[in-house]
Amino acid sequence: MVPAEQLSIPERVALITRNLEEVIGADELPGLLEQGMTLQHYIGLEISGRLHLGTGLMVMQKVRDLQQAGVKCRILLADWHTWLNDKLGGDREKIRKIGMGYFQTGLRASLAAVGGDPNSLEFIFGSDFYHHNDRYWEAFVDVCKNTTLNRIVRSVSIMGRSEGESMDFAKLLYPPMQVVDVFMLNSHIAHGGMDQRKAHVIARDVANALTIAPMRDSKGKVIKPIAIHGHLLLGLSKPTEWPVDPERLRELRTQMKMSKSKPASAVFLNDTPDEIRKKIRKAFCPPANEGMDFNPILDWTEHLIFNNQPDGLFIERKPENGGNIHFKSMESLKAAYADGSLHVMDLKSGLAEGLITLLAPVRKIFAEHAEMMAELEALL
RNA sequence: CCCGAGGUAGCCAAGUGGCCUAAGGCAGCGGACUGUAAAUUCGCCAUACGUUGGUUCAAAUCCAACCCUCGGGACCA
Repeated sequence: MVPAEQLSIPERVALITRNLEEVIGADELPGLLEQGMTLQHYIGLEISGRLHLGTGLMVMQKVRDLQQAGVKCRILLADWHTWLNDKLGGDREKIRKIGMGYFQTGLRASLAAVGGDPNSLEFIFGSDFYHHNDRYWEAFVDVCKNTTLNRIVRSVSIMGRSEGESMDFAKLLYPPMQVVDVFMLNSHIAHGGMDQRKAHVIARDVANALTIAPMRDSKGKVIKPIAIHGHLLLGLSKPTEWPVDPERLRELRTQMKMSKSKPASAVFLNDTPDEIRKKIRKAFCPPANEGMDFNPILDWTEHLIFNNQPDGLFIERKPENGGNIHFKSMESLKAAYADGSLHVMDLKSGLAEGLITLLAPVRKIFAEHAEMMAELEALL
Protein backbone atom coordinates (compact mmCIF):
# COMPACT_ATOMS: atom_id res chain seq x y z
CA MET A 1 0.00 0.00 0.00
CA VAL A 2 1.25 3.44 -0.95
CA PRO A 3 1.75 5.74 2.05
CA ALA A 4 -0.80 8.52 2.00
CA GLU A 5 1.89 11.23 1.92
CA GLN A 6 2.93 10.01 -1.50
CA LEU A 7 -0.56 10.35 -2.91
CA SER A 8 -1.71 13.47 -4.66
CA ILE A 9 -4.64 15.39 -3.29
CA PRO A 10 -6.98 14.28 -6.08
CA GLU A 11 -5.95 10.70 -5.41
CA ARG A 12 -6.73 11.09 -1.74
CA VAL A 13 -10.06 12.75 -2.50
CA ALA A 14 -10.88 9.90 -4.85
CA LEU A 15 -10.18 7.34 -2.13
CA ILE A 16 -12.27 9.21 0.40
CA THR A 17 -15.25 9.64 -1.88
CA ARG A 18 -15.30 6.45 -3.92
CA ASN A 19 -18.03 3.82 -3.80
CA LEU A 20 -20.39 5.97 -1.79
CA GLU A 21 -24.02 6.76 -2.25
CA GLU A 22 -23.51 10.41 -1.35
CA VAL A 23 -20.91 12.92 -0.27
CA ILE A 24 -22.11 16.21 1.20
CA GLY A 25 -19.49 18.90 1.04
CA ALA A 26 -17.15 17.16 -1.39
CA ASP A 27 -15.95 20.53 -2.68
CA GLU A 28 -14.58 21.42 0.74
CA LEU A 29 -12.33 18.39 0.87
CA PRO A 30 -9.40 19.50 -1.34
CA GLY A 31 -9.14 22.77 0.56
CA LEU A 32 -8.73 20.99 3.86
CA LEU A 33 -6.18 18.58 2.46
CA GLU A 34 -4.20 21.43 0.94
CA GLN A 35 -3.81 22.94 4.36
CA GLY A 36 -1.95 19.82 5.36
CA MET A 37 -4.37 19.01 8.14
CA THR A 38 -4.69 15.48 9.38
CA LEU A 39 -8.32 14.83 8.72
CA GLN A 40 -10.25 12.99 11.36
CA HIS A 41 -13.09 10.61 10.69
CA TYR A 42 -15.69 9.09 12.92
CA ILE A 43 -18.58 6.72 12.63
CA GLY A 44 -20.89 5.98 15.52
CA LEU A 45 -22.14 2.44 15.85
CA GLU A 46 -24.87 1.20 18.11
CA ILE A 47 -23.90 -1.90 19.96
CA SER A 48 -26.82 -4.03 18.95
CA GLY A 49 -26.63 -7.77 18.44
CA ARG A 50 -24.48 -9.57 15.91
CA LEU A 51 -22.44 -7.64 13.38
CA HIS A 52 -23.61 -8.04 9.82
CA LEU A 53 -22.00 -7.38 6.47
CA GLY A 54 -23.31 -3.84 6.31
CA THR A 55 -21.14 -2.88 9.23
CA GLY A 56 -18.39 -5.43 8.92
CA LEU A 57 -17.70 -5.06 5.23
CA MET A 58 -19.41 -1.94 3.92
CA VAL A 59 -18.38 0.38 6.73
CA MET A 60 -14.94 -1.13 7.10
CA GLN A 61 -14.21 -0.88 3.37
CA LYS A 62 -14.67 2.84 3.65
CA VAL A 63 -12.55 2.98 6.78
CA ARG A 64 -9.84 1.21 4.82
CA ASP A 65 -10.14 3.76 2.00
CA LEU A 66 -9.92 6.59 4.49
CA GLN A 67 -6.89 5.10 6.17
CA GLN A 68 -5.21 4.79 2.81
CA ALA A 69 -5.97 8.43 2.18
CA GLY A 70 -4.24 9.34 5.43
CA VAL A 71 -7.37 10.04 7.46
CA LYS A 72 -7.42 9.23 11.17
CA CYS A 73 -10.32 6.84 11.71
CA ARG A 74 -12.28 6.43 14.91
CA ILE A 75 -15.26 4.37 15.85
CA LEU A 76 -17.60 5.62 18.51
CA LEU A 77 -19.02 2.60 20.28
CA ALA A 78 -22.27 4.32 21.04
CA ASP A 79 -23.37 2.62 24.20
CA TRP A 80 -25.49 5.55 25.33
CA HIS A 81 -27.28 5.62 21.99
CA THR A 82 -27.85 1.89 22.26
CA TRP A 83 -29.30 2.38 25.70
CA LEU A 84 -31.52 5.26 24.56
CA ASN A 85 -32.73 3.19 21.64
CA ASP A 86 -33.64 0.19 23.82
CA LYS A 87 -31.32 -2.15 21.98
CA LEU A 88 -30.17 -5.23 23.86
CA GLY A 89 -33.05 -4.54 26.20
CA GLY A 90 -31.45 -1.25 27.20
CA ASP A 91 -29.26 -3.29 29.54
CA ARG A 92 -26.14 -1.17 30.00
CA GLU A 93 -24.12 -3.98 31.50
CA LYS A 94 -24.82 -6.15 28.50
CA ILE A 95 -24.16 -3.33 26.09
CA ARG A 96 -20.80 -2.61 27.64
CA LYS A 97 -19.70 -6.22 27.63
CA ILE A 98 -20.60 -6.79 24.00
CA GLY A 99 -19.08 -3.49 23.02
CA MET A 100 -15.79 -4.10 24.78
CA GLY A 101 -15.46 -7.65 23.55
CA TYR A 102 -17.27 -8.81 20.46
CA PHE A 103 -17.67 -5.46 18.75
CA GLN A 104 -14.09 -4.32 18.98
CA THR A 105 -12.75 -7.70 18.06
CA GLY A 106 -15.19 -8.19 15.20
CA LEU A 107 -14.69 -4.73 13.75
CA ARG A 108 -10.92 -4.93 13.91
CA ALA A 109 -10.99 -8.34 12.28
CA SER A 110 -13.30 -7.06 9.56
CA LEU A 111 -11.11 -4.09 8.84
CA ALA A 112 -8.12 -6.36 8.51
CA ALA A 113 -10.12 -8.65 6.23
CA VAL A 114 -10.77 -5.84 3.77
CA GLY A 115 -7.17 -4.71 3.84
CA GLY A 116 -7.25 -1.91 6.40
CA ASP A 117 -5.02 -1.38 9.40
CA PRO A 118 -6.75 -2.58 12.56
CA ASN A 119 -4.04 -1.22 14.83
CA SER A 120 -4.46 2.41 13.92
CA LEU A 121 -8.22 2.24 14.23
CA GLU A 122 -9.29 3.99 17.42
CA PHE A 123 -12.29 2.99 19.49
CA ILE A 124 -14.05 5.45 21.73
CA PHE A 125 -16.63 4.31 24.19
CA GLY A 126 -19.54 6.72 24.46
CA SER A 127 -19.84 6.48 28.22
CA ASP A 128 -16.12 7.09 28.68
CA PHE A 129 -16.27 10.08 26.40
CA TYR A 130 -19.26 11.67 28.16
CA HIS A 131 -18.06 10.94 31.67
CA HIS A 132 -17.00 14.05 33.59
CA ASN A 133 -17.24 15.95 30.35
CA ASP A 134 -19.09 19.18 31.06
CA ARG A 135 -18.11 20.56 27.71
CA TYR A 136 -19.95 17.75 25.99
CA TRP A 137 -23.20 18.64 27.69
CA GLU A 138 -22.65 22.33 27.09
CA ALA A 139 -22.19 21.56 23.43
CA PHE A 140 -25.31 19.43 23.60
CA VAL A 141 -27.36 22.38 24.75
CA ASP A 142 -25.68 24.52 22.14
CA VAL A 143 -26.75 22.16 19.39
CA CYS A 144 -30.27 21.92 20.80
CA LYS A 145 -30.59 25.67 20.90
CA ASN A 146 -29.77 25.81 17.23
CA THR A 147 -32.28 23.34 15.95
CA THR A 148 -35.97 22.77 16.49
CA LEU A 149 -38.13 20.17 18.15
CA ASN A 150 -39.78 19.40 14.83
CA ARG A 151 -36.45 18.85 13.18
CA ILE A 152 -35.41 16.44 15.90
CA VAL A 153 -38.69 14.55 15.77
CA ARG A 154 -38.32 14.17 12.03
CA SER A 155 -34.80 12.88 12.40
CA VAL A 156 -35.61 9.85 14.57
CA SER A 157 -35.41 7.74 11.42
CA ILE A 158 -31.65 7.70 12.03
CA MET A 159 -32.36 5.40 14.93
CA GLY A 160 -34.60 3.14 12.90
CA ARG A 161 -37.77 4.67 14.24
CA SER A 162 -40.59 6.41 12.50
CA GLU A 163 -42.01 9.81 13.25
CA GLY A 164 -45.48 8.52 13.96
CA GLU A 165 -44.50 5.97 16.53
CA SER A 166 -44.91 6.75 20.17
CA MET A 167 -41.72 6.84 22.14
CA ASP A 168 -40.31 7.95 25.43
CA PHE A 169 -38.75 11.36 25.56
CA ALA A 170 -35.22 10.00 25.98
CA LYS A 171 -35.31 8.94 22.36
CA LEU A 172 -35.30 12.57 21.33
CA LEU A 173 -31.91 13.03 22.97
CA TYR A 174 -30.38 10.63 20.51
CA PRO A 175 -30.26 12.75 17.35
CA PRO A 176 -28.77 15.85 18.99
CA MET A 177 -26.26 13.69 20.86
CA GLN A 178 -25.18 12.23 17.57
CA VAL A 179 -24.69 15.73 16.21
CA VAL A 180 -22.66 16.73 19.24
CA ASP A 181 -20.53 13.63 18.85
CA VAL A 182 -19.42 14.87 15.45
CA PHE A 183 -18.16 18.16 16.82
CA MET A 184 -16.79 17.00 20.12
CA LEU A 185 -14.78 14.34 18.35
CA ASN A 186 -13.61 17.01 15.95
CA SER A 187 -14.67 14.89 13.01
CA HIS A 188 -13.97 16.56 9.71
CA ILE A 189 -15.54 13.55 8.09
CA ALA A 190 -18.78 12.17 9.50
CA HIS A 191 -19.50 8.72 8.16
CA GLY A 192 -22.63 6.60 8.11
CA GLY A 193 -25.11 4.82 5.91
CA MET A 194 -27.64 6.75 3.88
CA ASP A 195 -30.00 6.35 6.81
CA GLN A 196 -27.82 8.70 8.84
CA ARG A 197 -28.03 11.72 6.59
CA LYS A 198 -30.60 13.60 8.69
CA ALA A 199 -28.21 13.81 11.63
CA HIS A 200 -25.33 14.84 9.40
CA VAL A 201 -27.37 17.50 7.67
CA ILE A 202 -28.33 18.96 11.04
CA ALA A 203 -24.65 18.94 11.96
CA ARG A 204 -23.78 20.91 8.86
CA ASP A 205 -26.66 23.29 9.43
CA VAL A 206 -25.70 24.15 12.98
CA ALA A 207 -21.95 24.21 12.34
CA ASN A 208 -21.75 27.95 11.85
CA ALA A 209 -23.87 28.79 14.85
CA LEU A 210 -22.07 26.77 17.48
CA THR A 211 -20.33 28.62 20.28
CA ILE A 212 -19.12 25.74 22.41
CA ALA A 213 -17.38 23.34 20.08
CA PRO A 214 -17.22 24.63 16.53
CA MET A 215 -14.74 22.91 14.24
CA ARG A 216 -12.13 25.12 12.66
CA ASP A 217 -9.48 24.68 10.04
CA SER A 218 -5.87 25.76 10.47
CA LYS A 219 -6.80 29.31 9.47
CA GLY A 220 -9.52 29.47 12.10
CA LYS A 221 -12.35 29.24 9.62
CA VAL A 222 -15.39 27.20 10.63
CA ILE A 223 -15.55 23.77 9.05
CA LYS A 224 -18.79 22.00 8.32
CA PRO A 225 -18.34 18.28 8.72
CA ILE A 226 -18.13 16.53 5.39
CA ALA A 227 -20.78 13.83 5.40
CA ILE A 228 -20.13 10.58 3.61
CA HIS A 229 -22.93 8.10 3.24
CA GLY A 230 -22.52 4.51 2.23
CA HIS A 231 -24.87 2.31 0.31
CA LEU A 232 -27.31 0.27 2.36
CA LEU A 233 -27.18 -3.32 1.25
CA LEU A 234 -30.43 -4.82 0.05
CA GLY A 235 -31.94 -7.51 2.22
CA LEU A 236 -31.96 -10.99 0.75
CA SER A 237 -35.72 -11.37 1.05
CA LYS A 238 -38.19 -10.43 -1.61
CA PRO A 239 -39.34 -6.80 -1.24
CA THR A 240 -42.87 -6.38 0.09
CA GLU A 241 -43.78 -4.84 -3.23
CA TRP A 242 -42.58 -6.38 -6.45
CA PRO A 243 -41.98 -5.06 -8.98
CA VAL A 244 -40.76 -1.98 -7.18
CA ASP A 245 -42.61 1.19 -8.06
CA PRO A 246 -39.99 3.92 -8.57
CA GLU A 247 -42.50 6.46 -7.29
CA ARG A 248 -42.57 4.77 -3.91
CA LEU A 249 -38.87 4.10 -3.74
CA ARG A 250 -38.28 6.43 -0.81
CA GLU A 251 -40.55 4.54 1.55
CA LEU A 252 -39.68 1.12 0.19
CA ARG A 253 -35.94 1.60 0.61
CA THR A 254 -36.22 1.21 4.34
CA GLN A 255 -38.05 -2.07 4.18
CA MET A 256 -35.78 -3.43 1.49
CA LYS A 257 -32.53 -2.90 3.33
CA MET A 258 -30.73 -5.66 5.10
CA SER A 259 -31.80 -5.78 8.71
CA LYS A 260 -30.53 -7.44 11.81
CA SER A 261 -34.06 -8.05 12.96
CA LYS A 262 -34.71 -10.18 9.89
CA PRO A 263 -31.97 -12.78 10.08
CA ALA A 264 -32.89 -14.29 6.73
CA SER A 265 -32.30 -10.94 5.07
CA ALA A 266 -28.78 -10.59 6.39
CA VAL A 267 -25.49 -12.40 6.64
CA PHE A 268 -23.68 -12.00 9.92
CA LEU A 269 -19.97 -12.10 10.46
CA ASN A 270 -20.57 -15.05 12.75
CA ASP A 271 -22.35 -17.13 10.14
CA THR A 272 -20.71 -20.39 9.19
CA PRO A 273 -19.85 -21.07 5.55
CA ASP A 274 -22.85 -23.38 5.30
CA GLU A 275 -25.17 -20.76 6.75
CA ILE A 276 -23.86 -18.25 4.24
CA ARG A 277 -24.38 -20.69 1.37
CA LYS A 278 -27.87 -21.46 2.56
CA LYS A 279 -28.93 -17.84 3.01
CA ILE A 280 -27.63 -16.87 -0.39
CA ARG A 281 -29.18 -19.88 -2.04
CA LYS A 282 -32.53 -18.90 -0.55
CA ALA A 283 -32.18 -15.26 -1.52
CA PHE A 284 -34.56 -13.46 -3.82
CA CYS A 285 -32.94 -13.18 -7.21
CA PRO A 286 -35.19 -12.22 -10.10
CA PRO A 287 -34.11 -12.86 -13.67
CA ALA A 288 -32.53 -9.99 -15.57
CA ASN A 289 -35.65 -9.27 -17.61
CA GLU A 290 -37.42 -8.21 -14.41
CA GLY A 291 -34.82 -5.53 -13.86
CA MET A 292 -31.43 -5.61 -12.22
CA ASP A 293 -31.75 -2.65 -9.88
CA PHE A 294 -33.29 -4.33 -6.88
CA ASN A 295 -31.63 -7.69 -7.02
CA PRO A 296 -29.86 -8.31 -3.71
CA ILE A 297 -27.47 -10.82 -5.22
CA LEU A 298 -26.28 -8.38 -7.85
CA ASP A 299 -26.26 -5.65 -5.22
CA TRP A 300 -24.04 -7.65 -2.90
CA THR A 301 -21.81 -8.78 -5.71
CA GLU A 302 -21.20 -5.20 -6.73
CA HIS A 303 -20.69 -3.71 -3.30
CA LEU A 304 -19.03 -6.52 -1.43
CA ILE A 305 -16.97 -8.11 -4.15
CA PHE A 306 -16.21 -5.71 -6.98
CA ASN A 307 -15.98 -2.56 -4.89
CA ASN A 308 -13.88 -4.37 -2.39
CA GLN A 309 -11.28 -6.33 -4.23
CA PRO A 310 -9.53 -5.52 -7.48
CA ASP A 311 -9.44 -9.19 -8.50
CA GLY A 312 -13.14 -9.29 -9.21
CA LEU A 313 -15.13 -12.47 -8.93
CA PHE A 314 -13.99 -15.97 -9.76
CA ILE A 315 -16.77 -18.48 -10.25
CA GLU A 316 -16.28 -22.21 -10.33
CA ARG A 317 -18.59 -24.00 -12.71
CA LYS A 318 -18.93 -27.53 -13.89
CA PRO A 319 -17.63 -28.08 -17.43
CA GLU A 320 -21.15 -28.79 -18.68
CA ASN A 321 -22.22 -25.39 -17.37
CA GLY A 322 -19.44 -23.60 -19.20
CA GLY A 323 -16.50 -24.18 -16.90
CA ASN A 324 -14.85 -21.74 -14.52
CA ILE A 325 -15.17 -18.10 -15.29
CA HIS A 326 -13.58 -14.91 -14.02
CA PHE A 327 -15.33 -11.56 -14.06
CA LYS A 328 -13.14 -8.49 -13.82
CA SER A 329 -15.91 -5.93 -13.61
CA MET A 330 -19.48 -5.61 -12.48
CA GLU A 331 -20.45 -4.45 -15.97
CA SER A 332 -19.23 -7.64 -17.59
CA LEU A 333 -20.94 -9.73 -14.94
CA LYS A 334 -24.23 -7.91 -15.40
CA ALA A 335 -23.96 -8.31 -19.16
CA ALA A 336 -23.44 -12.04 -18.73
CA TYR A 337 -26.37 -12.26 -16.34
CA ALA A 338 -28.54 -10.33 -18.76
CA ASP A 339 -27.74 -12.48 -21.79
CA GLY A 340 -28.11 -15.69 -19.83
CA SER A 341 -24.54 -16.87 -20.13
CA LEU A 342 -24.22 -16.59 -16.36
CA HIS A 343 -26.78 -18.70 -14.58
CA VAL A 344 -28.27 -17.58 -11.29
CA MET A 345 -27.11 -20.67 -9.46
CA ASP A 346 -23.54 -20.08 -10.53
CA LEU A 347 -23.76 -16.42 -9.60
CA LYS A 348 -25.14 -17.30 -6.19
CA SER A 349 -22.53 -19.87 -5.45
CA GLY A 350 -19.80 -17.57 -6.76
CA LEU A 351 -20.96 -14.81 -4.46
CA ALA A 352 -21.31 -17.18 -1.52
CA GLU A 353 -17.82 -18.59 -1.96
CA GLY A 354 -16.42 -15.11 -2.48
CA LEU A 355 -17.92 -13.95 0.80
CA ILE A 356 -16.82 -17.06 2.63
CA THR A 357 -13.27 -16.42 1.49
CA LEU A 358 -13.46 -12.76 2.36
CA LEU A 359 -14.75 -13.50 5.84
CA ALA A 360 -12.38 -16.37 6.56
CA PRO A 361 -9.97 -14.24 8.60
CA VAL A 362 -12.85 -12.91 10.67
CA ARG A 363 -14.10 -16.40 11.46
CA LYS A 364 -10.59 -17.38 12.39
CA ILE A 365 -10.34 -14.58 14.92
CA PHE A 366 -13.75 -15.42 16.34
CA ALA A 367 -12.69 -19.03 16.67
CA GLU A 368 -9.69 -17.88 18.69
CA HIS A 369 -12.07 -16.13 21.08
CA ALA A 370 -14.40 -18.97 21.89
CA GLU A 371 -15.07 -17.65 25.37
CA MET A 372 -16.04 -14.21 24.09
CA MET A 373 -18.33 -15.75 21.49
CA ALA A 374 -19.97 -17.94 24.08
CA GLU A 375 -20.52 -14.88 26.24
CA LEU A 376 -22.08 -13.10 23.28
CA GLU A 377 -24.51 -15.92 22.64
CA ALA A 378 -25.40 -16.00 26.31
CA LEU A 379 -26.06 -12.26 26.36
CA LEU A 380 -28.21 -12.20 23.24
C1' C B 1 -53.30 8.34 42.15
C1' C B 2 -57.83 8.63 38.87
C1' C B 3 -60.50 7.73 34.11
C1' G B 4 -60.52 5.20 29.39
C1' A B 5 -58.71 1.34 25.91
C1' G B 6 -56.17 -3.04 25.83
C1' G B 7 -53.10 -7.68 26.99
C1' U B 8 -54.94 -14.52 22.37
C1' A B 9 -48.94 -18.17 18.50
C1' G B 10 -42.53 -14.69 16.19
C1' C B 11 -46.06 -10.56 14.30
C1' C B 12 -51.22 -8.83 13.05
C1' A B 13 -55.80 -10.63 14.49
C1' A B 14 -61.18 -13.30 15.04
C1' G B 15 -63.65 -15.25 18.99
C1' U B 16 -67.80 -12.22 24.67
C1' G B 17 -70.23 -19.26 28.72
C1' G B 18 -70.69 -25.21 25.64
C1' C B 19 -70.19 -26.28 18.04
C1' C B 20 -62.79 -23.31 20.70
C1' U B 21 -58.79 -29.97 21.96
C1' A B 22 -58.96 -21.29 19.46
C1' A B 23 -60.78 -18.68 12.63
C1' G B 24 -57.93 -16.01 9.25
C1' G B 25 -53.54 -13.44 7.50
C1' C B 26 -48.14 -12.56 7.51
C1' A B 27 -43.64 -14.79 8.69
C1' G B 28 -41.38 -19.63 9.26
C1' C B 29 -40.55 -24.89 8.11
C1' G B 30 -41.05 -29.36 4.68
C1' G B 31 -42.56 -31.16 -0.37
C1' A B 32 -44.05 -30.41 -5.81
C1' C B 33 -42.74 -27.17 -9.95
C1' U B 34 -38.59 -24.43 -11.72
C1' G B 35 -30.59 -25.55 -12.79
C1' U B 36 -31.88 -19.88 -7.81
C1' A B 37 -35.20 -17.17 -5.39
C1' A B 38 -40.03 -15.33 -6.54
C1' A B 39 -45.02 -16.82 -8.31
C1' U B 40 -48.24 -21.11 -8.03
C1' U B 41 -49.53 -25.51 -5.20
C1' C B 42 -49.80 -29.28 -1.11
C1' G B 43 -48.69 -30.13 4.02
C1' C B 44 -46.88 -28.56 9.09
C1' C B 45 -47.06 -24.62 12.62
C1' A B 46 -51.01 -22.19 20.32
C1' U B 47 -53.79 -28.66 24.98
C1' A B 48 -53.08 -22.50 24.84
C1' C B 49 -55.90 -17.21 25.44
C1' G B 50 -51.24 -11.30 31.03
C1' U B 51 -50.99 -13.68 36.41
C1' U B 52 -53.45 -15.87 40.57
C1' G B 53 -57.81 -17.24 42.69
C1' G B 54 -63.25 -17.76 42.29
C1' U B 55 -68.36 -18.76 40.05
C1' U B 56 -70.24 -22.84 36.88
C1' C B 57 -71.82 -29.47 34.96
C1' A B 58 -68.87 -26.30 31.45
C1' A B 59 -64.67 -20.12 30.90
C1' A B 60 -60.23 -17.24 26.25
C1' U B 61 -65.27 -15.79 27.15
C1' C B 62 -68.49 -14.12 33.96
C1' C B 63 -66.36 -12.18 38.91
C1' A B 64 -62.10 -10.47 42.15
C1' A B 65 -57.27 -9.04 43.05
C1' C B 66 -52.72 -8.11 41.02
C1' C B 67 -49.04 -7.18 36.83
C1' C B 68 -48.00 -4.80 32.22
C1' U B 69 -48.82 -1.54 27.65
C1' C B 70 -51.12 2.72 25.36
C1' G B 71 -53.97 7.36 25.65
C1' G B 72 -55.90 11.19 28.78
C1' G B 73 -56.08 13.56 33.46
C1' A B 74 -54.87 14.79 38.54
C1' C B 75 -50.95 16.21 42.06
C1' C B 76 -46.95 20.29 42.05
C1' A B 77 -50.28 25.72 41.40
